[in-house]
Amino acid sequence: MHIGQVAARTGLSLRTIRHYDELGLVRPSARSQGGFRLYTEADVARLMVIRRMKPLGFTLEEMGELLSITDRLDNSSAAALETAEREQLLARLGRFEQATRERCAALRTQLSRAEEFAADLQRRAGQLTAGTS
Amino acid sequence: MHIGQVAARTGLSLRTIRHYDELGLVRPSARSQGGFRLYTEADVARLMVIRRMKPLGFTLEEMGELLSITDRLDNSSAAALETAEREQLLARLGRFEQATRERCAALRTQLSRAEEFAADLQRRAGQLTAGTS
DNA sequence: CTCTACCTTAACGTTAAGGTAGAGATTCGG
DNA sequence: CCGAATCTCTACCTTAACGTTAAGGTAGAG
Repeated sequence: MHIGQVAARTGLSLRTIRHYDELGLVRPSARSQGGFRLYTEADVARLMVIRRMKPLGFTLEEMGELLSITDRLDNSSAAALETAEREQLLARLGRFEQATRERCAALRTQLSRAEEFAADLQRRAGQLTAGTS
Repeated sequence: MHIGQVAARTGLSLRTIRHYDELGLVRPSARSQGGFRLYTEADVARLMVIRRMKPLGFTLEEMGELLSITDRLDNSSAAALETAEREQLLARLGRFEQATRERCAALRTQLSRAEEFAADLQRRAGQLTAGTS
């Protein structure tokens, strides 16, 4: 799949997708002979992970780290992974999980503050408009 | 009030507060003879407005615009404000109100996506840990 | 005084992304 | 098979909103 269609499906801009490639965050699985980026469904799935994580305020570097952790846990056959490394990966995954929960909570407070602000604004606008009569 | 206390009360960094001063977004009401920024309660209130708006993704410029609109609507005596200008200000305020509602909605979808992501992560971590036994 | 905590400006760095230009690749109608 | 219309490429420039570091000035307690 070409980059344009990936952009349409993920809601990310072409520029952003190229940026993620440059950083090594989500590399296209292949290139056409002419040099066009070619993405697979799995690549799109990785982009969607990023899209969902982003509101939580993780840096691109952190998201790349998480992707590489899950890649290694999923794609290595269980036997091929030394116990020590597996433990370490699971520990890091756990820290991500905790951070995610914390940031979700932070996002909820932000949202409620924002809604409070929206309500204030609406009330004030209403008052001022009413005063016009 | 000095900048440090303002930072403590608003939860903004010193750098951020100075940045807002540099941009003319929230100017300290005075300076000490030695040059320290001196903030009033009203200044802090302005900073809190920004703090609440920020999660909605408004630019600092837009927030400055909103602050100046409400300032003019509040601080000018009703008579001193020409009807035409007042109309214009109210119209702009209305656009802000609409944008705020839209962005609140967007924030809610982002939050739900993030929570979905958090749930996924938790489920996957649980599975992997269980496999360890 | 002098010490300490707090404050100042100035300048450069960072992160994440958008803009632009000019060249090359693909594709589609004829 | 060919030319036009799209699409994509790389490379570089720009922006927003701060963070960081350096080098120092200030307020007030002792």
